[in-house]
Amino acid sequence: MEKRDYSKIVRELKDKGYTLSMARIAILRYVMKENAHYTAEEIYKNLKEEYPTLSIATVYNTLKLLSKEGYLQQIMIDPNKVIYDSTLGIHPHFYCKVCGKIEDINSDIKIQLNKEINGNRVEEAHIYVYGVCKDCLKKQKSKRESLSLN
Amino acid sequence: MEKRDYSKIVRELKDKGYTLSMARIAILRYVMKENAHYTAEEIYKNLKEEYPTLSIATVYNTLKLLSKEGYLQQIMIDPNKVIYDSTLGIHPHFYCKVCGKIEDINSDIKIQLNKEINGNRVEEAHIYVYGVCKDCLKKQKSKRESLSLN
DNA sequence: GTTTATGCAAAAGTTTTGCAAACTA
DNA sequence: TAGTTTGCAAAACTTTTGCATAAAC
Repeated sequence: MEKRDYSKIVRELKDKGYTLSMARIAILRYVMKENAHYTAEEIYKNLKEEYPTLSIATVYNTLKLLSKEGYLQQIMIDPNKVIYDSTLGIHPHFYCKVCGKIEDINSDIKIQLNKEINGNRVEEAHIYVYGVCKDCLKKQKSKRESLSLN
Repeated sequence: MEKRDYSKIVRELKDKGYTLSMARIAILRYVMKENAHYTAEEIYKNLKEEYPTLSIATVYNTLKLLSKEGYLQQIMIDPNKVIYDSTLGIHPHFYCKVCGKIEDINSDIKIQLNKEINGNRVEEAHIYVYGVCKDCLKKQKSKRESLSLN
């Protein structure tokens, strides 16, 4: 699991004319971790410990900026909550209905995406797969077994 | 464009022990139209005219019930808004970034869905395609043309 | 020194909840 | 009549906004 090169992103954002404030860099570093899937609230809570002056508005502003500039994708797998993912490109996401965990999927689902569908111009696509994750299946199984023993 | 057979659903819900109230039937009828993609708010506003005593809480309760029982699917293509779709089965949805319109897609995207991915049990999947719809493309085109004439 | 971003607090918007009253079977 | 569901109003949550202050370049 390699570390993401956010210094390149910092350079690019600078070139685009953005001010690289403390808050933005902190959020960028936090969010660029491999396989990270965070809500704005999670990012805020975690960074608030280290940067007590941080405000939730800044978190939302920065996440919007990073999404707009193509460094994050917004995952709308969970109603009423946007989750941010720094792994780019069309890749399916798995959502556990039991524990809410999100996982990137890299295989088994193949998608052919045309630039045009029914006369509409296609720009991006998201695939969301719902079910029960490995860990929750294990828990359910051991629960069933202990019940059948009694 | 055929009309949906909601009387069958009414029968099934009765068999499952649900009370078939006026409100539930009205919402069911409203939502079962072909190619309908409604938010709770839209359903509420439209039915409120005919049934002034209807409350938004009942709309949410009923939509949740119908989703749980498998008669509706929740489309989370738009952040902060759940859209309900009575067309079942895995079918991709197209979302126009310009006008917000949602369209069912029945072709061009093929999906192979396994019952198991990375050890996780798969139960359902959603495919969301984002872009600019036919109508908005047309508007943009005519706008560009009229500008280049001046 | 000028411009841009931040933080705060309030607002906006969607969805949920608790409970008495109304309705369904 | 017993058991559910409804409607209301308030609460809970997420996200956005406006504006004075602070930070970045």
